Amino acid sequence: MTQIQIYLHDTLKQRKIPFTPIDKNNVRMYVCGPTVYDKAHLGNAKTPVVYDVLYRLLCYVYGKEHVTYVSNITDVDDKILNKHKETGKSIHEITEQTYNWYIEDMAKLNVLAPNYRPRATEYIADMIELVKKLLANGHAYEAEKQVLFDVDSMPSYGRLSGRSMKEMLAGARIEVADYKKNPADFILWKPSDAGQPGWDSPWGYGRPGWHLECSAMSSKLLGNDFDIHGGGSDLIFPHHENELAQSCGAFPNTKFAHYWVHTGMLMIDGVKMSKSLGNFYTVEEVLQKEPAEALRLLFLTTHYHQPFNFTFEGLHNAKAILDKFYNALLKNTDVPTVEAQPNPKIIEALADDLNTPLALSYLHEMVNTLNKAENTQERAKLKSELLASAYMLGLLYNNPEAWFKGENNEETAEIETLIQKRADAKKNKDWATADAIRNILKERGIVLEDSPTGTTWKKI
RNA sequence: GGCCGGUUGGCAGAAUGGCUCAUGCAGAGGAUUGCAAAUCCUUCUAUAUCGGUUCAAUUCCGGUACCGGCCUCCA
Repeated sequence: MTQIQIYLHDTLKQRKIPFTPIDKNNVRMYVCGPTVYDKAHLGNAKTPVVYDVLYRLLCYVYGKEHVTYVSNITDVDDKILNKHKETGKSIHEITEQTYNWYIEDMAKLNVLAPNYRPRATEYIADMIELVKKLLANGHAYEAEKQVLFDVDSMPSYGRLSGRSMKEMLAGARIEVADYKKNPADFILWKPSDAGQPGWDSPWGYGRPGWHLECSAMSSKLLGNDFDIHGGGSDLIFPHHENELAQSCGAFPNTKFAHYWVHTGMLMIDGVKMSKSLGNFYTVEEVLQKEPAEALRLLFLTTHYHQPFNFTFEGLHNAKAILDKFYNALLKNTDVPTVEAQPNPKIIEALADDLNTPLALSYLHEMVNTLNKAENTQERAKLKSELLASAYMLGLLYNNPEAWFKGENNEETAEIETLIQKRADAKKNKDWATADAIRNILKERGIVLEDSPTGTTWKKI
Protein backbone atom coordinates (compact mmCIF):
# COMPACT_ATOMS: atom_id res chain seq x y z
CA MET A 1 0.00 0.00 0.00
CA THR A 2 1.32 3.38 -0.92
CA GLN A 3 1.90 5.71 1.96
CA ILE A 4 -0.65 8.48 2.29
CA GLN A 5 0.90 11.93 2.38
CA ILE A 6 -0.31 14.00 5.31
CA TYR A 7 -0.15 17.79 5.17
CA LEU A 8 -0.18 19.96 8.26
CA HIS A 9 -0.22 23.68 8.91
CA ASP A 10 3.03 24.41 10.72
CA THR A 11 3.04 27.44 12.99
CA LEU A 12 6.78 27.94 12.64
CA LYS A 13 6.71 28.00 8.84
CA GLN A 14 3.28 29.64 8.84
CA ARG A 15 1.98 27.50 6.03
CA LYS A 16 0.75 24.07 5.14
CA ILE A 17 3.60 21.64 4.50
CA PRO A 18 3.93 17.91 3.80
CA PHE A 19 4.42 15.88 6.94
CA THR A 20 7.43 13.55 6.98
CA PRO A 21 8.05 11.78 10.28
CA ILE A 22 11.54 11.47 11.71
CA ASP A 23 10.97 7.73 11.99
CA LYS A 24 7.89 6.30 10.36
CA ASN A 25 8.14 3.34 12.68
CA ASN A 26 7.74 5.63 15.66
CA VAL A 27 5.77 8.77 14.90
CA ARG A 28 5.74 10.97 17.98
CA MET A 29 3.23 13.60 19.01
CA TYR A 30 3.07 15.73 22.15
CA VAL A 31 -0.02 17.76 23.00
CA CYS A 32 -0.36 20.14 25.92
CA GLY A 33 -3.10 18.94 28.24
CA PRO A 34 -4.99 20.72 30.98
CA THR A 35 -3.96 22.15 34.31
CA VAL A 36 -6.05 20.16 36.74
CA TYR A 37 -7.61 22.70 39.04
CA ASP A 38 -11.23 22.85 37.83
CA LYS A 39 -13.80 21.09 35.65
CA ALA A 40 -12.94 21.08 31.96
CA HIS A 41 -14.53 23.87 29.95
CA LEU A 42 -15.50 23.62 26.30
CA GLY A 43 -12.11 24.87 25.12
CA ASN A 44 -10.41 22.19 27.16
CA ALA A 45 -12.49 19.64 25.30
CA LYS A 46 -12.14 20.94 21.77
CA THR A 47 -8.38 20.64 21.54
CA PRO A 48 -8.14 16.98 22.59
CA VAL A 49 -10.94 16.10 20.16
CA VAL A 50 -8.98 17.66 17.30
CA TYR A 51 -5.76 15.87 18.20
CA ASP A 52 -7.71 12.67 18.67
CA VAL A 53 -8.63 12.86 14.99
CA LEU A 54 -5.00 13.52 14.09
CA TYR A 55 -3.99 10.58 16.27
CA ARG A 56 -6.51 8.35 14.52
CA LEU A 57 -5.17 9.48 11.17
CA LEU A 58 -1.56 8.85 12.16
CA CYS A 59 -2.50 5.40 13.41
CA TYR A 60 -4.28 4.68 10.14
CA VAL A 61 -1.38 5.83 7.99
CA TYR A 62 1.59 4.52 10.00
CA GLY A 63 -0.04 1.80 12.09
CA LYS A 64 -1.17 2.12 15.69
CA GLU A 65 1.94 0.41 17.02
CA HIS A 66 4.11 2.95 15.21
CA VAL A 67 2.60 6.03 16.83
CA THR A 68 3.39 7.42 20.28
CA TYR A 69 1.02 10.05 21.57
CA VAL A 70 1.77 11.96 24.77
CA SER A 71 -0.60 14.42 26.41
CA ASN A 72 0.48 15.84 29.72
CA ILE A 73 -1.36 16.73 32.89
CA THR A 74 -0.16 19.85 34.69
CA ASP A 75 -0.60 19.12 38.38
CA VAL A 76 1.72 21.70 39.86
CA ASP A 77 0.74 25.28 39.21
CA ASP A 78 -0.23 28.42 41.05
CA LYS A 79 -3.83 28.08 39.92
CA ILE A 80 -4.00 24.81 41.83
CA LEU A 81 -2.43 26.53 44.79
CA ASN A 82 -5.06 29.26 44.63
CA LYS A 83 -7.80 26.66 44.49
CA HIS A 84 -6.34 25.09 47.58
CA LYS A 85 -6.41 28.44 49.38
CA GLU A 86 -10.00 29.11 48.29
CA THR A 87 -11.47 25.73 49.11
CA GLY A 88 -9.19 24.36 51.77
CA LYS A 89 -9.03 21.08 49.88
CA SER A 90 -5.66 19.46 49.72
CA ILE A 91 -3.59 19.85 46.57
CA HIS A 92 -3.73 16.12 46.06
CA GLU A 93 -7.49 16.02 46.40
CA ILE A 94 -7.92 18.85 43.90
CA THR A 95 -5.65 17.37 41.27
CA GLU A 96 -6.96 13.82 41.62
CA GLN A 97 -10.58 14.82 41.43
CA THR A 98 -10.06 17.18 38.53
CA TYR A 99 -8.01 14.59 36.71
CA ASN A 100 -10.79 12.04 37.10
CA TRP A 101 -13.40 14.49 35.81
CA TYR A 102 -11.21 15.18 32.82
CA ILE A 103 -10.76 11.52 32.02
CA GLU A 104 -14.52 11.00 32.25
CA ASP A 105 -15.17 13.88 29.88
CA MET A 106 -12.63 12.53 27.42
CA ALA A 107 -14.20 9.08 27.53
CA LYS A 108 -17.66 10.53 26.85
CA LEU A 109 -16.27 12.43 23.89
CA ASN A 110 -14.77 9.19 22.57
CA VAL A 111 -11.24 10.52 22.79
CA LEU A 112 -8.82 7.61 22.56
CA ALA A 113 -6.38 7.38 25.43
CA PRO A 114 -2.92 8.65 24.53
CA ASN A 115 -0.02 6.26 25.09
CA TYR A 116 1.11 8.43 28.00
CA ARG A 117 -0.61 10.98 30.20
CA PRO A 118 2.41 12.09 32.21
CA ARG A 119 1.95 14.29 35.27
CA ALA A 120 4.35 17.11 35.91
CA THR A 121 4.96 16.08 39.51
CA GLU A 122 6.29 12.71 38.36
CA TYR A 123 9.05 14.37 36.34
CA ILE A 124 10.51 16.87 38.79
CA ALA A 125 13.91 15.18 38.76
CA ASP A 126 14.04 15.49 34.97
CA MET A 127 13.12 19.14 35.20
CA ILE A 128 15.91 19.78 37.68
CA GLU A 129 18.34 18.08 35.31
CA LEU A 130 17.10 20.28 32.51
CA VAL A 131 17.69 23.42 34.53
CA LYS A 132 21.21 22.22 35.36
CA LYS A 133 21.88 21.75 31.66
CA LEU A 134 20.59 25.22 30.86
CA LEU A 135 22.81 26.76 33.52
CA ALA A 136 25.80 24.77 32.26
CA ASN A 137 25.11 25.82 28.67
CA GLY A 138 24.91 29.47 29.60
CA HIS A 139 21.19 29.85 28.90
CA ALA A 140 20.08 30.46 32.47
CA TYR A 141 21.11 32.38 35.56
CA GLU A 142 20.22 32.57 39.24
CA ALA A 143 18.73 35.64 40.78
CA GLU A 144 16.86 36.11 44.06
CA LYS A 145 16.63 32.36 44.72
CA GLN A 146 15.10 31.84 41.29
CA VAL A 147 16.53 30.39 38.15
CA LEU A 148 15.66 32.34 35.03
CA PHE A 149 16.00 31.62 31.36
CA ASP A 150 18.26 34.12 29.63
CA VAL A 151 16.47 34.94 26.38
CA ASP A 152 19.38 37.04 25.13
CA SER A 153 21.44 33.87 25.00
CA MET A 154 19.08 32.47 22.39
CA PRO A 155 19.11 34.65 19.26
CA SER A 156 16.24 32.70 17.70
CA TYR A 157 13.93 33.46 20.63
CA GLY A 158 10.60 34.73 19.29
CA ARG A 159 10.56 32.89 15.99
CA LEU A 160 7.67 30.59 16.83
CA SER A 161 5.31 33.37 17.75
CA GLY A 162 6.75 35.57 15.02
CA ARG A 163 7.71 38.47 17.19
CA SER A 164 10.93 40.27 17.87
CA MET A 165 12.29 41.22 21.26
CA LYS A 166 11.62 44.83 20.49
CA GLU A 167 7.95 44.18 19.83
CA MET A 168 7.56 42.25 23.00
CA LEU A 169 9.02 45.06 25.00
CA ALA A 170 6.80 47.59 23.29
CA GLY A 171 3.71 45.62 24.18
CA ALA A 172 4.71 44.59 27.67
CA ARG A 173 2.03 45.52 30.13
CA ILE A 174 3.48 43.94 33.17
CA GLU A 175 5.82 45.44 35.68
CA VAL A 176 9.26 44.07 35.04
CA ALA A 177 11.06 42.60 37.99
CA ASP A 178 14.37 44.37 38.29
CA TYR A 179 16.37 41.20 38.87
CA LYS A 180 15.65 40.10 35.31
CA LYS A 181 18.41 40.73 32.83
CA ASN A 182 15.87 41.00 30.08
CA PRO A 183 12.18 41.62 30.81
CA ALA A 184 11.29 38.60 28.67
CA ASP A 185 13.38 36.25 30.81
CA PHE A 186 11.11 33.65 32.34
CA ILE A 187 11.21 31.48 35.42
CA LEU A 188 12.62 27.97 35.29
CA TRP A 189 12.60 27.36 39.02
CA LYS A 190 11.17 29.36 41.88
CA PRO A 191 11.27 29.02 45.65
CA SER A 192 8.31 27.61 47.57
CA ASP A 193 7.24 28.55 51.07
CA ALA A 194 6.99 25.86 53.69
CA GLY A 195 3.30 25.20 53.10
CA GLN A 196 3.53 25.20 49.33
CA PRO A 197 4.24 22.24 47.07
CA GLY A 198 7.95 22.00 46.50
CA TRP A 199 10.96 19.81 45.98
CA ASP A 200 14.54 20.05 47.10
CA SER A 201 16.85 21.27 44.41
CA PRO A 202 20.34 22.73 44.02
CA TRP A 203 18.60 26.13 44.27
CA GLY A 204 16.73 25.29 47.43
CA TYR A 205 13.23 24.08 48.15
CA GLY A 206 11.05 25.15 45.25
CA ARG A 207 8.97 24.28 42.22
CA PRO A 208 9.31 24.47 38.46
CA GLY A 209 8.11 27.24 36.19
CA TRP A 210 5.16 26.38 34.02
CA HIS A 211 6.97 25.79 30.73
CA LEU A 212 9.57 23.43 32.10
CA GLU A 213 7.45 20.33 32.40
CA CYS A 214 6.69 20.00 28.71
CA SER A 215 10.35 20.27 27.76
CA ALA A 216 11.31 17.67 30.34
CA MET A 217 8.51 15.20 29.65
CA SER A 218 8.65 15.38 25.87
CA SER A 219 12.38 14.82 25.96
CA LYS A 220 12.03 11.90 28.34
CA LEU A 221 9.13 10.18 26.58
CA LEU A 222 9.66 11.14 22.94
CA GLY A 223 13.28 12.20 22.63
CA ASN A 224 14.86 15.59 22.10
CA ASP A 225 13.57 15.64 18.55
CA PHE A 226 10.03 14.53 17.89
CA ASP A 227 7.43 15.08 15.21
CA ILE A 228 4.37 17.04 16.24
CA HIS A 229 3.77 19.43 19.09
CA GLY A 230 0.20 20.58 19.53
CA GLY A 231 -1.99 22.73 21.70
CA GLY A 232 -4.36 25.65 21.63
CA SER A 233 -3.15 28.71 19.73
CA ASP A 234 -3.19 30.66 22.99
CA LEU A 235 -0.19 28.60 24.00
CA ILE A 236 2.04 29.77 21.15
CA PHE A 237 3.25 32.61 23.30
CA PRO A 238 4.70 32.43 25.81
CA HIS A 239 4.33 28.73 26.58
CA HIS A 240 5.53 27.09 23.40
CA GLU A 241 8.01 29.80 22.60
CA ASN A 242 9.58 29.18 25.98
CA GLU A 243 9.50 25.42 25.68
CA LEU A 244 11.27 25.70 22.37
CA ALA A 245 13.94 27.97 23.82
CA GLN A 246 14.47 25.72 26.85
CA SER A 247 14.72 22.51 24.90
CA CYS A 248 17.01 23.88 22.22
CA GLY A 249 19.11 25.49 24.93
CA ALA A 250 19.38 22.31 26.93
CA PHE A 251 19.96 20.07 23.93
CA PRO A 252 22.04 21.94 21.38
CA ASN A 253 21.74 20.81 17.78
CA THR A 254 18.20 19.55 18.18
CA LYS A 255 15.07 21.05 16.69
CA PHE A 256 12.66 20.02 19.44
CA ALA A 257 9.27 19.64 17.66
CA HIS A 258 9.53 19.36 13.87
CA TYR A 259 5.93 20.43 13.29
CA TRP A 260 3.94 22.84 15.41
CA VAL A 261 0.19 22.49 15.15
CA HIS A 262 -2.20 24.88 16.90
CA THR A 263 -5.97 24.82 17.22
CA GLY A 264 -8.13 27.92 16.90
CA MET A 265 -9.76 29.33 19.97
CA LEU A 266 -13.28 28.59 21.06
CA MET A 267 -15.80 31.40 21.27
CA ILE A 268 -19.35 31.51 22.59
CA ASP A 269 -21.88 33.34 20.45
CA GLY A 270 -19.06 35.16 18.71
CA VAL A 271 -17.18 36.35 21.76
CA LYS A 272 -14.45 34.91 23.89
CA MET A 273 -15.63 32.57 26.60
CA SER A 274 -14.93 34.06 29.99
CA LYS A 275 -16.30 33.76 33.47
CA SER A 276 -16.79 37.49 33.78
CA LEU A 277 -18.98 37.62 30.67
CA GLY A 278 -21.14 34.84 32.04
CA ASN A 279 -20.73 32.74 28.90
CA PHE A 280 -18.48 30.18 30.46
CA TYR A 281 -19.52 26.57 30.02
CA THR A 282 -18.06 23.38 31.37
CA VAL A 283 -18.28 20.20 29.36
CA GLU A 284 -20.50 18.74 32.05
CA GLU A 285 -23.04 21.57 31.71
CA VAL A 286 -23.25 21.29 27.96
CA LEU A 287 -23.62 17.54 28.05
CA GLN A 288 -26.78 17.92 30.07
CA LYS A 289 -28.39 19.41 26.95
CA GLU A 290 -27.22 17.01 24.26
CA PRO A 291 -25.20 13.80 24.05
CA ALA A 292 -21.41 14.05 24.01
CA GLU A 293 -21.25 12.80 20.46
CA ALA A 294 -23.16 15.89 19.30
CA LEU A 295 -20.51 18.09 20.90
CA ARG A 296 -17.77 16.06 19.31
CA LEU A 297 -19.38 16.36 15.89
CA LEU A 298 -19.93 20.07 16.39
CA PHE A 299 -16.24 20.60 17.13
CA LEU A 300 -15.38 18.90 13.85
CA THR A 301 -17.72 20.99 11.69
CA THR A 302 -15.21 23.85 11.70
CA HIS A 303 -11.65 23.48 10.49
CA TYR A 304 -9.44 23.15 13.55
CA HIS A 305 -7.26 26.10 12.63
CA GLN A 306 -10.19 28.53 12.50
CA PRO A 307 -11.72 30.09 15.56
CA PHE A 308 -14.64 27.91 16.60
CA ASN A 309 -17.91 29.56 17.50
CA PHE A 310 -20.03 27.55 19.91
CA THR A 311 -23.78 28.09 20.02
CA PHE A 312 -26.49 25.91 21.51
CA GLU A 313 -28.26 26.13 18.17
CA GLY A 314 -25.20 24.59 16.55
CA LEU A 315 -25.13 21.89 19.20
CA HIS A 316 -28.77 21.07 18.53
CA ASN A 317 -28.07 20.97 14.83
CA ALA A 318 -25.21 18.55 15.41
CA LYS A 319 -27.60 16.31 17.32
CA ALA A 320 -30.04 16.40 14.39
CA ILE A 321 -27.29 15.34 12.00
CA LEU A 322 -26.46 12.40 14.24
CA ASP A 323 -30.15 11.49 14.36
CA LYS A 324 -30.03 11.24 10.59
CA PHE A 325 -26.90 9.09 10.67
CA TYR A 326 -28.25 6.81 13.38
CA ASN A 327 -31.55 6.53 11.53
CA ALA A 328 -29.69 5.06 8.61
CA LEU A 329 -27.88 2.63 10.90
CA LEU A 330 -31.06 1.76 12.75
CA LYS A 331 -32.73 0.72 9.51
CA ASN A 332 -29.80 -1.55 8.82
CA THR A 333 -29.47 -3.12 12.23
CA ASP A 334 -30.06 -6.57 10.81
CA VAL A 335 -27.50 -6.06 8.06
CA PRO A 336 -24.19 -7.70 8.97
CA THR A 337 -20.97 -5.70 9.00
CA VAL A 338 -18.22 -6.91 6.74
CA GLU A 339 -14.52 -6.17 6.49
CA ALA A 340 -14.25 -2.62 5.17
CA GLN A 341 -11.87 0.27 4.70
CA PRO A 342 -12.74 3.92 5.34
CA ASN A 343 -13.77 6.01 2.37
CA PRO A 344 -10.56 7.11 0.57
CA LYS A 345 -12.06 10.57 0.06
CA ILE A 346 -12.39 10.95 3.81
CA ILE A 347 -8.80 9.87 4.35
CA GLU A 348 -7.72 12.34 1.70
CA ALA A 349 -9.68 15.15 3.32
CA LEU A 350 -8.20 14.39 6.73
CA ALA A 351 -4.69 14.06 5.33
CA ASP A 352 -5.08 17.55 3.93
CA ASP A 353 -4.46 19.35 7.21
CA LEU A 354 -7.38 17.65 8.94
CA ASN A 355 -10.20 19.00 6.79
CA THR A 356 -12.91 17.57 9.01
CA PRO A 357 -15.78 19.64 7.50
CA LEU A 358 -15.05 18.19 4.09
CA ALA A 359 -14.73 14.72 5.57
CA LEU A 360 -18.12 15.16 7.22
CA SER A 361 -19.71 16.09 3.91
CA TYR A 362 -18.55 12.74 2.53
CA LEU A 363 -20.08 11.05 5.55
CA HIS A 364 -23.38 12.66 4.56
CA GLU A 365 -22.97 11.35 1.03
CA MET A 366 -22.34 7.86 2.33
CA VAL A 367 -25.41 7.97 4.55
CA ASN A 368 -27.53 9.10 1.61
CA THR A 369 -26.19 6.28 -0.52
CA LEU A 370 -26.90 3.78 2.23
CA ASN A 371 -30.47 5.02 2.56
CA LYS A 372 -31.02 4.40 -1.13
CA ALA A 373 -29.31 1.02 -1.33
CA GLU A 374 -31.56 -1.85 -2.38
CA ASN A 375 -30.03 -5.22 -1.73
CA THR A 376 -28.59 -6.53 1.49
CA GLN A 377 -25.15 -7.22 0.14
CA GLU A 378 -24.77 -3.66 -1.03
CA ARG A 379 -26.08 -2.36 2.27
CA ALA A 380 -23.65 -4.47 4.24
CA LYS A 381 -20.78 -3.01 2.27
CA LEU A 382 -22.01 0.57 2.57
CA LYS A 383 -22.81 0.29 6.25
CA SER A 384 -19.43 -1.18 7.00
CA GLU A 385 -17.64 1.50 5.02
CA LEU A 386 -19.67 4.15 6.77
CA LEU A 387 -18.70 2.83 10.19
CA ALA A 388 -15.04 2.49 9.23
CA SER A 389 -15.09 6.05 7.92
CA ALA A 390 -16.90 7.44 10.94
CA TYR A 391 -14.32 5.76 13.16
CA MET A 392 -11.64 7.99 11.62
CA LEU A 393 -13.55 10.95 13.04
CA GLY A 394 -14.43 9.12 16.23
CA LEU A 395 -18.13 9.23 15.38
CA LEU A 396 -21.04 6.78 15.33
CA TYR A 397 -19.71 4.95 18.33
CA ASN A 398 -23.10 4.61 19.99
CA ASN A 399 -25.58 1.83 19.57
CA PRO A 400 -28.29 3.13 17.19
CA GLU A 401 -31.15 1.84 19.34
CA ALA A 402 -29.68 3.22 22.54
CA TRP A 403 -29.13 6.51 20.73
CA PHE A 404 -32.85 6.95 20.22
CA LYS A 405 -34.32 5.07 23.15
CA GLY A 406 -31.90 5.62 26.00
CA GLU A 407 -31.31 2.98 28.65
CA ASN A 408 -34.38 3.38 30.85
CA ASN A 409 -36.00 -0.06 30.85
CA GLU A 410 -39.01 0.85 32.95
CA GLU A 411 -39.92 3.63 30.59
CA THR A 412 -39.32 1.37 27.63
CA ALA A 413 -41.80 -1.18 28.91
CA GLU A 414 -44.43 1.50 29.45
CA ILE A 415 -43.97 2.87 25.96
CA GLU A 416 -44.15 -0.58 24.43
CA THR A 417 -47.48 -1.17 26.20
CA LEU A 418 -48.92 2.02 24.77
CA ILE A 419 -47.70 1.11 21.32
CA GLN A 420 -49.44 -2.26 21.61
CA LYS A 421 -52.70 -0.53 22.59
CA ARG A 422 -52.33 1.74 19.60
CA ALA A 423 -51.67 -1.21 17.31
CA ASP A 424 -54.96 -2.74 18.43
CA ALA A 425 -56.76 0.52 17.79
CA LYS A 426 -55.20 0.75 14.34
CA LYS A 427 -56.36 -2.75 13.54
CA ASN A 428 -59.92 -1.62 14.27
CA LYS A 429 -59.35 1.56 12.27
CA ASP A 430 -59.97 3.49 15.48
CA TRP A 431 -57.87 6.42 14.28
CA ALA A 432 -58.95 8.68 17.13
CA THR A 433 -57.48 6.40 19.79
CA ALA A 434 -54.40 5.76 17.66
CA ASP A 435 -53.76 9.48 17.26
CA ALA A 436 -54.45 10.14 20.94
CA ILE A 437 -51.72 7.71 21.94
CA ARG A 438 -49.38 9.25 19.38
CA ASN A 439 -50.02 12.68 20.87
CA ILE A 440 -49.58 11.56 24.47
CA LEU A 441 -46.18 10.17 23.61
CA LYS A 442 -45.30 13.12 21.45
CA GLU A 443 -45.74 15.42 24.40
CA ARG A 444 -43.22 13.34 26.27
CA GLY A 445 -40.77 13.79 23.41
CA ILE A 446 -41.35 10.37 21.94
CA VAL A 447 -42.02 9.98 18.26
CA LEU A 448 -43.67 6.92 16.78
CA GLU A 449 -42.77 5.65 13.35
CA ASP A 450 -45.10 3.28 11.56
CA SER A 451 -43.73 0.97 8.96
CA PRO A 452 -45.06 -2.10 7.16
CA THR A 453 -43.31 -4.28 9.74
CA GLY A 454 -44.64 -2.51 12.82
CA THR A 455 -44.16 0.60 14.92
CA THR A 456 -40.86 1.82 16.32
CA TRP A 457 -40.22 4.75 18.63
CA LYS A 458 -37.57 7.33 19.35
CA LYS A 459 -36.84 10.04 21.81
CA ILE A 460 -36.16 13.35 20.18
C1' G B 1 0.19 50.72 19.93
C1' G B 2 2.74 45.97 17.87
C1' C B 3 2.08 40.99 15.75
C1' C B 4 -1.22 37.21 13.65
C1' G B 5 -5.75 35.32 11.56
C1' G B 6 -10.59 35.96 9.49
C1' U B 7 -14.91 38.29 6.40
C1' U B 8 -18.73 32.84 1.24
C1' G B 9 -26.43 32.03 0.76
C1' G B 10 -31.45 32.90 6.46
C1' C B 11 -27.71 29.93 9.53
C1' A B 12 -23.39 26.49 9.88
C1' G B 13 -19.34 25.60 6.68
C1' A B 14 -15.85 23.56 2.55
C1' A B 15 -13.50 24.35 -2.21
C1' U B 16 -11.54 26.73 -6.45
C1' G B 17 -7.49 31.35 -11.64
C1' G B 18 -12.38 30.02 -15.95
C1' C B 19 -17.51 25.34 -16.83
C1' U B 20 -23.86 25.11 -12.49
C1' C B 21 -19.52 27.97 -5.31
C1' A B 22 -19.65 21.23 -2.00
C1' U B 23 -22.22 19.52 2.25
C1' G B 24 -25.67 20.12 6.23
C1' C B 25 -29.68 22.82 8.77
C1' A B 26 -33.75 25.98 7.79
C1' G B 27 -37.52 27.45 3.72
C1' A B 28 -40.68 25.95 -0.76
C1' G B 29 -42.91 22.02 -3.80
C1' G B 30 -43.63 16.76 -4.66
C1' A B 31 -43.47 11.18 -3.69
C1' U B 32 -44.73 7.99 0.33
C1' U B 33 -48.25 7.63 4.78
C1' G B 34 -55.20 6.43 7.65
C1' C B 35 -52.57 10.79 10.08
C1' A B 36 -47.54 11.40 11.28
C1' A B 37 -42.34 10.34 11.50
C1' A B 38 -38.36 8.71 8.72
C1' U B 39 -36.67 8.45 3.81
C1' C B 40 -36.38 9.84 -1.36
C1' C B 41 -36.91 13.54 -5.50
C1' U B 42 -37.07 18.75 -7.10
C1' U B 43 -36.04 23.76 -5.69
C1' C B 44 -34.82 29.43 -3.82
C1' U B 45 -30.72 32.36 -1.69
C1' A B 46 -23.69 33.93 -1.18
C1' U B 47 -17.99 34.89 -2.27
C1' A B 48 -17.36 42.48 2.96
C1' U B 49 -15.58 46.81 0.06
C1' C B 50 -12.36 49.61 -3.41
C1' G B 51 -8.38 49.23 -6.79
C1' G B 52 -4.44 46.23 -9.44
C1' U B 53 -2.39 41.81 -12.19
C1' U B 54 -4.86 38.53 -15.93
C1' C B 55 -8.01 36.75 -21.98
C1' A B 56 -10.46 35.34 -17.16
C1' A B 57 -10.53 36.35 -9.75
C1' U B 58 -14.53 34.63 -4.87
C1' U B 59 -9.59 32.51 -5.48
C1' C B 60 -3.27 36.16 -6.61
C1' C B 61 -1.46 41.39 -5.01
C1' G B 62 -2.47 46.19 -2.53
C1' G B 63 -5.71 49.78 0.14
C1' U B 64 -10.28 50.39 3.27
C1' A B 65 -13.97 48.75 6.66
C1' C B 66 -15.51 45.31 10.13
C1' C B 67 -14.59 40.97 13.41
C1' G B 68 -11.45 37.88 16.35
C1' G B 69 -6.89 36.18 18.74
C1' C B 70 -2.12 37.11 21.03
C1' C B 71 1.17 40.77 23.43
C1' U B 72 -0.71 38.93 31.14
C1' C B 73 -2.85 33.00 33.49
C1' C B 74 -5.40 30.26 29.58
C1' A B 75 -6.86 24.27 25.36
